[in-house]
Amino acid sequence: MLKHADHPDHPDHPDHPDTNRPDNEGTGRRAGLDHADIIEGALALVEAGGPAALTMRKLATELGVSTTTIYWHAGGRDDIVTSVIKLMSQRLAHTPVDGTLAPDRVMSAARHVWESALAHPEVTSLAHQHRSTSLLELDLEIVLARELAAAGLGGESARNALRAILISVGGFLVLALRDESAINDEHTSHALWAGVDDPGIDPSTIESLTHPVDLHALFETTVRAVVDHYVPAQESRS
Amino acid sequence: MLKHADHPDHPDHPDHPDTNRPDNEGTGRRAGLDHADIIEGALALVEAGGPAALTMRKLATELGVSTTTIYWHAGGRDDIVTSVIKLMSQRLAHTPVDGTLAPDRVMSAARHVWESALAHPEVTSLAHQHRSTSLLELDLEIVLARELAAAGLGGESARNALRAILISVGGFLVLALRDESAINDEHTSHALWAGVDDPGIDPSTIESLTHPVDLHALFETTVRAVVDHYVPAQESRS
DNA sequence: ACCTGAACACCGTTCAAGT
DNA sequence: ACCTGAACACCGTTCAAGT
Repeated sequence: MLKHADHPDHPDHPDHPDTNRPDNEGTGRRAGLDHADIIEGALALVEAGGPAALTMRKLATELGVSTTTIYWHAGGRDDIVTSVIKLMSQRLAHTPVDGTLAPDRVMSAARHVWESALAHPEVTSLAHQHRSTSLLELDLEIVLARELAAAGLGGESARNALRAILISVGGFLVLALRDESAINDEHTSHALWAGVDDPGIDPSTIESLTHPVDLHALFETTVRAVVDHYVPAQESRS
Repeated sequence: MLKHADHPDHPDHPDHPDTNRPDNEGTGRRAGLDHADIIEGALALVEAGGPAALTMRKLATELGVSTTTIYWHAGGRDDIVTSVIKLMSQRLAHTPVDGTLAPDRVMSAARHVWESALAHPEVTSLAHQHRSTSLLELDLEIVLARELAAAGLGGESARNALRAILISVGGFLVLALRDESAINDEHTSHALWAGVDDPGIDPSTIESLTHPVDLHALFETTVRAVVDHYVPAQESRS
């Protein structure tokens, strides 16, 4: 599938992106383009204009290079997207978890996933479209798993707790990112409820549903409910 | 493929699609194409090949018509997508809610959202891409709201419960639909965990995380936890 | 080893023109 | 009122060819 021959470097995950530029004056190189440069440029495009702005041609002109050069260095759009996500993944700050009780610490880890995604909405959308959110979040997932382990969960019960929590966070992210790009949306849920008239629902409730929710507050109580359901309340080590 | 006729304007929202057929033999018409025919054809394309298969040109050749005819009758791709979602929305069966206790009935309504989405994964994906899931689900949302009202919730507390439940269901749907089209995905969460080695997590837990979850079982317990957190446990009126 | 231009097979959308 | 072909401005990707 990937057929840009034998390229010596071209690493799968650039562990620390090379920012130093080895000077290649006098060699056959013309543009002196690096894999890392391309991914950085791609990331810039995404952060500036969303996933749709990441175009082979835009990226090429941005870098002052022809489209096909991109293919040689970094593969097709799919490969580039994967690399962008990996790059962002390692840039996600590993803020330490806080709290002393196990559920507090697990909640804190879950909040890290939520907040780091909100800090980079465009890349998160890109990852979501590319079906590789967990590639973006893996390090945060590991932090969460550690807290679950410290809380005394293991094996299947740890797995179920982890997945349930991440799925809940994911649900909130979908909505948060949808509202982010809400210039056009006239069929959001609260907009649609404005046209509802149902005898089984009292008017004050319908009125309430007409307004958007405070997502952050709802996140706290809902994800907390999920955490409390899966994580026993005794104290945690560490 | 039914040939309908005389659709004077192309309405923005066909509230109930005209199925009656005024005959127009002898007019200048060639194809006798109807708005409803187009939307039906679009729906067929989506269900057969997913959201990406819904293409103006494919739809046109499918209907034996030129691309521009589609525009005349039904507008651009965006309008067609909206119409497809509205069509599917009214086709979603209103299975009656069961259970006698309030949380059971609310849970049953939530399950309807989940199951009717799973029954039409491609259209659900389309709605999700188009950021109009709630357009697809509105009737099911109303059913859920009725049960919350019957459970004694109103105003903001009803709204919070409704949103929290729908967000949780949405999180599960994202994952379920992602796994649906999992021919390529080598960076799903459980695939990525195969490469993790962390001293803070015991090996049996990591091993567990290597395998996919039983989403249906996890749905039941997790959404139930959310429902129980928001819905008081006293009995509900019918 | 690195980079290019041209070309292919697609998109959505518009518009002058036909009947 | 209805339908068409041609054209525009985009896509991702491939490939022979240059240095």
